[in-house]
Amino acid sequence: MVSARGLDVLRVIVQDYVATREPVGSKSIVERHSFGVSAATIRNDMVLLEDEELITAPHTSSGRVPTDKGYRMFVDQLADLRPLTGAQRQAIESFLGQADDLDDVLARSVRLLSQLTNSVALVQYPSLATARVRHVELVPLHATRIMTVFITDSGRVEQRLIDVSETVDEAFLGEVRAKLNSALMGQALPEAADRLASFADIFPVERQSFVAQIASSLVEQVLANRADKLVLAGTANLARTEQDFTGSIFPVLEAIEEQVTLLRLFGEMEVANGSVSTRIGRENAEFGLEETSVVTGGYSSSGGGVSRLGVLGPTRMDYSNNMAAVRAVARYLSRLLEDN
Amino acid sequence: MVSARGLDVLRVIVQDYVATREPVGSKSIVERHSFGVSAATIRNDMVLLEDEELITAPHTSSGRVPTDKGYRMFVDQLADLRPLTGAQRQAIESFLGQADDLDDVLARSVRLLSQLTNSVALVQYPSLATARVRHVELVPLHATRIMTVFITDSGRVEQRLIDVSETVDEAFLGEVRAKLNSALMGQALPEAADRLASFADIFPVERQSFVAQIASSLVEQVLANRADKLVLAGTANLARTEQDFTGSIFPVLEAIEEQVTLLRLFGEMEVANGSVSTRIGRENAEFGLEETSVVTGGYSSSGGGVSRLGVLGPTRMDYSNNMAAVRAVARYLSRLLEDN
DNA sequence: GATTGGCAGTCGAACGGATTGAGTGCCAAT
DNA sequence: ATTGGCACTCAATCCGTTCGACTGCCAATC
Repeated sequence: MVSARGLDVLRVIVQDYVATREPVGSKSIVERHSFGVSAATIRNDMVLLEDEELITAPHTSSGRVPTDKGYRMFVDQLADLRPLTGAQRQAIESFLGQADDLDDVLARSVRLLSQLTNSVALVQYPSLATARVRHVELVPLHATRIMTVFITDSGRVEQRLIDVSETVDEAFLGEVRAKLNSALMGQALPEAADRLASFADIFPVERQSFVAQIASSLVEQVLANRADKLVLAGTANLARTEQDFTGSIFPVLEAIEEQVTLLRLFGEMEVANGSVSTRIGRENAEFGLEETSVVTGGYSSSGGGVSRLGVLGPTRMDYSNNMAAVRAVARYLSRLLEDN
Repeated sequence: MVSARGLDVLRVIVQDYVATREPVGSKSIVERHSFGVSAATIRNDMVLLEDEELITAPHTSSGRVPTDKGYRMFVDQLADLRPLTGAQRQAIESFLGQADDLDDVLARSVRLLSQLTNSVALVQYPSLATARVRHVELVPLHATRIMTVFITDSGRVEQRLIDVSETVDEAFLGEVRAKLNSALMGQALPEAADRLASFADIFPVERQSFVAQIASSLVEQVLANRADKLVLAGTANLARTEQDFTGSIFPVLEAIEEQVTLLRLFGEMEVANGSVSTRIGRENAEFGLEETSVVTGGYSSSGGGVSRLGVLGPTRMDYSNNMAAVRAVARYLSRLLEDN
């Protein structure tokens, strides 16, 4: 149905509309691009594109605008993932290179990504699901209060407070610490939880209740922290593209604050390491984000798991640029975190 | 100049304008409130208020709107800090009560505060400036990589990676850990930094370079982390009050993302523990926030330092409610964190 | 001296009609 | 398949009118 030139027309409609935020008409197409045919011919092509529901006219006498389906076609077949400019690459290098710990790396990544894309950027913390236990630390704080610190090989550190029912014996706590570490070191988290369940058994009966309190709290900690954390940046960019949303940007901001929503969204997008995937407009309807698109990529960390990062913005976004930026940052991040 | 009734008029103008977002006229005042005088009399009072620049008329034939100065007067003299409702108190109790660690307490506080006020809420992490060292942990990760974990008595945990120039000897690392802890335990952070400067001296010469690497990294960590962290929530509420800003909310969102700005702003507001203070409209001009007001309160944590929390919203905000909410959450937070 | 009712004047908001212009759809010709 | 021409549609814009809320002022009154 739709000719090769028809697809070219779709491409420039997407590009021009993204650039100008204005419905694009047949005349402006022949002016701005050299198709070598007249406006009337373009119009004929546009009728076909409209039949396929790839573009639509906001009102009778107006230019065309891509539909969600049109964007989808553009992303799948027409977008050229233009490589980043040298300046951009250098920005990534120099900006991420200075980071010192995991928090810092992720904070810098997300800011960078939001700057490169003028959108809201999201970075998920390295997944704990496949992480392994590196170290467990028990720190006595008060007579009956202990802080447990939990370190994974993905570089993540989690702490928690426990109130125990009896006075802490520091020497004995040292023994528990040593045994905990030898039991858990190198275990994946689900296995670690298993081992913790029966951990108290190896201690003398009179100590078991004390140890069990520590162990059960650690189990909770291990399991609870599977819920992944998210950092975000560039929320202000939403306000700049406000006109792209029919109503207010309020529901969008709301959905963004609800990190659980975003994590579910991330979870539904499959991302081979190094590639990017995209969700467009109403494809996100279940999350209350029917007017936004999300570009997601995966990065891997030393734990071996793949976590996600991406950008979120109005459906009318610069997909080429954003996909390239997400891919570049994801790759750089993988390189940085796999070294650990 | 301005009579007692004049101040009452100012109060209802502030209240009605905050409630309706519409300039309030003399007639609607006599309708909605029982002043026992006619509209003409109110008009006379309003002329005086306008002479004092406490209110202003957006255009000739329209009701009056409070000026920044009017809000200031309202906050300083007219606002009644209505205590929270029972339901609200209970919400605080039950919502904050479930928290398990410091991160969680602060995350819950800030969400709660944003819900109570329908504004952007900010909570500063307990200040490290007056915190004391509770524990230092050294964790060997690879042959030449160590993770340092740094725990303060305010419940804060910071980690960092160090690459060292020689292979790590675990037994020796244990010795360093023990000596570090006995040297630093209970020290305030500046003193801890001092002690670290000469810490390597107590080791045999051939070990000193190794220990010095650890010590100097720890010093950096101690000093760098003085820069305080902020958590925030309720950004979406800004979008809801968009009409209160002359242009777009973009610059406001931008300023909010720039946490350094907010920390400076917090820093300039003095807050006795348990009281609240307010900055209104153009008083925040230096931060690019001339159309917003900030209500701040202080809370204290076991470290003994006072940190801040607060809400930020359009100048047209419900000061009575917001001040009460900030105070309530600050008090509750103090109670919760002083226990540790 | 404070308060009041009355009244003219002002100005934004809302409404309606006319005009403009970008863009389409269709058709007959190439 | 492509093109030029042409009638048609419809949002956006401008302009004039009306409507209504409110003020400011003044003379009368308590």
